[in-house]
Amino acid sequence: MSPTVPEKPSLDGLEDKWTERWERDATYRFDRTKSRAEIYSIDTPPPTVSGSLHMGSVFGYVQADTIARYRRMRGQEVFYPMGWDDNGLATERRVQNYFGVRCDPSLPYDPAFEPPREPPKEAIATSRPNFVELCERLVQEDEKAFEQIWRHLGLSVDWTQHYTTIGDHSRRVSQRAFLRNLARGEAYRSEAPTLWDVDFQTAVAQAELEDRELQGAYHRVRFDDIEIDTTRPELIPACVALVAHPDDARFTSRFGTAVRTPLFGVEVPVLPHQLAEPEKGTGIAMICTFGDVTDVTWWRELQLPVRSIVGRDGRIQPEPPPGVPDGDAWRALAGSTVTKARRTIVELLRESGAMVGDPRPVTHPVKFYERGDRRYIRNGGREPELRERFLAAARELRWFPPHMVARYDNWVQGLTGDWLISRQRFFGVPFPVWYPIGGDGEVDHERPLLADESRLPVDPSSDVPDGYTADQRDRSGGFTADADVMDTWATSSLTPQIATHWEDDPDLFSRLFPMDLRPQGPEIIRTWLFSTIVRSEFEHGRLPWANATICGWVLDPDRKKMSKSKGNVVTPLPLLEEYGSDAIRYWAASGRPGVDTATDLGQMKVGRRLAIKILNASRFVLSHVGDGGAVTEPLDTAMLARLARLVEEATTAFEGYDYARALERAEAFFWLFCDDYLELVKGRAYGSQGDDGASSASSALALALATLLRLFAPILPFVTEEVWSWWQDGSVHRAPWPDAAELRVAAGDDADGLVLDTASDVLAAIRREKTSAKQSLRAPVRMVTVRDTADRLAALARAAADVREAGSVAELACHEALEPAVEVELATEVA
RNA sequence: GGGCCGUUGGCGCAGUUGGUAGCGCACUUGCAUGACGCGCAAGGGGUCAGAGGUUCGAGUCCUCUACGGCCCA
Repeated sequence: MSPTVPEKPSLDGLEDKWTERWERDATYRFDRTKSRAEIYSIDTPPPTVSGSLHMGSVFGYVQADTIARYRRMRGQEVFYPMGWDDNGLATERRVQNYFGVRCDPSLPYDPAFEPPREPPKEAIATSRPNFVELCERLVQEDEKAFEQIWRHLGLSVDWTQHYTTIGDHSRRVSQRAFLRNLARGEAYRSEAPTLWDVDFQTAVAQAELEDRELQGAYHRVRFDDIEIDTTRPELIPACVALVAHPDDARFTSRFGTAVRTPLFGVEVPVLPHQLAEPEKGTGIAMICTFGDVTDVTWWRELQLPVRSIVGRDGRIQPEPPPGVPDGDAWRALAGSTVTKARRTIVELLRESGAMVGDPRPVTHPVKFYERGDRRYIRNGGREPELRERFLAAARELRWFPPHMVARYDNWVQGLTGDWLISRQRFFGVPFPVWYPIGGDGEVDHERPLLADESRLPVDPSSDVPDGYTADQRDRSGGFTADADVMDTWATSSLTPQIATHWEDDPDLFSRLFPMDLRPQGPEIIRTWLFSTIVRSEFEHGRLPWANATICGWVLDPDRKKMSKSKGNVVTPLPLLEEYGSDAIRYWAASGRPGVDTATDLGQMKVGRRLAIKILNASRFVLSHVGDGGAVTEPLDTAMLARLARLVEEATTAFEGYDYARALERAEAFFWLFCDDYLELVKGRAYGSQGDDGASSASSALALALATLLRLFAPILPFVTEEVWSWWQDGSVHRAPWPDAAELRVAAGDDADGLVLDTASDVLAAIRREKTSAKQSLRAPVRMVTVRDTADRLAALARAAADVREAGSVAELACHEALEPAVEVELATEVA
């Protein structure tokens, strides 16, 4: 077909034009009739839709998209769904702030409830069903906005395959997988100290912990004659022992004796344990139930009593724990927040003389523990054999880059307990479980009533267990619902099963699972990647995917980690507006796999420039489309030989998930192609050397452009599609990936890349001379004398006419020599 | 304290089996050429974090140290 090239090509508007067109043509639609061998399936991270996108998301998703696009061009049928992770705490937090409400589960459902237009100062209490409705409403708005951005970015997702982690389908998969874990003994109930989030009133898992360094202070406090340093003096009434290292000579004589706590006078033993750090503080620490993870270890291993003082609301309980007198000191603390209690107790300690000196500031991690009846999924944290199985599984996975497996190993080896999946929250997947209530009104937790798989998903707070009626809820002889919901990861860990419609569509599942690729960020190796392997190993006895790519962090322009508290978060929308999607993608794809990358506006500018250059170079090439004759001129075949090598390099790079190398190589070639080859061939393409020369040039140019556009297509989908549409049918994104062998055939057997290299070298020398003489590049040259080896001179001779024309050279003389040199004599003397 | 990664011109980065240091941005100086001034050409600028080792030869391999990042304790 004859090309239709715009007079003044532009990047503006390409995003809207092509996203609309791709949607209309179903360019990225997955064809489920293909066989497993023909399919490439991707388990994309479902982004958390609470809040706004940041550059980190753009970065990782673009990198994964380049792989999807490459695979599609290789002829594979790409399954590339998108999910939204709307389930969980993040959404609740956002709903509370956005609407100004808080959930009170004791309230009845109000069908007419509407939140005020402006969030009020004092949060409005709403029933759980109302609260969940607000969550769903907000999440739907967020998801629409997110999808718009992803489309604008050019992610080649099949949007008909999208899912949400709170939707019916995900809830069914999640509840079914849980029931199977339960049946096989992989999930269980247990009562033990758990991490507790005071702000959100829920238990949390080890994987959710962040060691956020908080400002605190060491307070030196006297227990009889022993001084200890503590950052949490308010926990003194919760103290159950003092502990020092067994080898610490300062305290060996005190082991087995007892001291009394200040203010409360409770007798506590002095005990040895190897986890006590002699260098920390005074070398001897107080053990409280529970201040941190070490307290839990000490409490368990030294078999200490529980003396907890902080309630689930984060306040000191009204009544003192066993063994602590209900005296003035206690009454001064009871009911106050932990922070206020700390101030109070410091005052009291000062008055009593038990406080030594002033508090010394220190930063330290803060955690809080609570005791409760919870559900767990085994993860190897307590069973060495199971742990070994999960470690071995990860070794079977192909990691890109490979060293990322170390982060997984570190985490799994450091697990201290099983995975806690109970959450005392509202917007989540409920456990499909009820408990019978005996005639005595006691709930029987030992004989849970489980939902049948055929009924899933169920909500035990409104659905009724088999064999019961609704009016038996919460009655003697009746039943009661399990009030907890699952950890959001308990559902997110099943994205391979959710996306591939495990059990709901066995035919589809068999074509997609195990999946080919899991692309994700490094920060969720311990949560998402690990828990997904756990669930898949339990359910299917195999890995959920064959490959995992881990992208790097995005840093701010000063190479600092972006965080909301620092206020240095860069949002993508203004950048997408300013530079265009291809430019942003270029930046993301220049970040090498797994390498942390700065938000570099310069790199985006470069990307935009590359896209513009593609438009303009294409315009030139397409103005010379000829009769499709054979490529015969040595310069043209040389270029095609070099191009064939480029295709091989780019293909090898993409096969190894190295989109960045593929881009770098294609880009380097492209600039050479524009600066040297296009200049060398220009005159001949215009017909200066006759029809045959022009025909060879136009065929080579067309072949090169068709190849280069396809090499750039995975990275720069918009500009390549635009140019493709000027002269080709169909989408470049469904075009076959370039074939090096075909290019070699077109180049012919005697193609010699050296012809292009030597011609470029001489042209560069000519340009250098003209520039240093401050003359136009068009200035005529009287004579160029080239000294070089015989084979290089022979190569140059084959492109002599092109070199002379490109450099406006009257005479080109060649002499064999050991020392290569190029002498340029301008026609006009230097002024 | 442990693990992983990084340290190459002012800035951002390449450098695949060891063989005379590259790219882009920025900077300087030029250039209206029939794809492109959102362009083109050229130029200056680095003892490759430091020390030691292996080697004919190390940015590249080994050891240690320093600094930075991430994760864990």
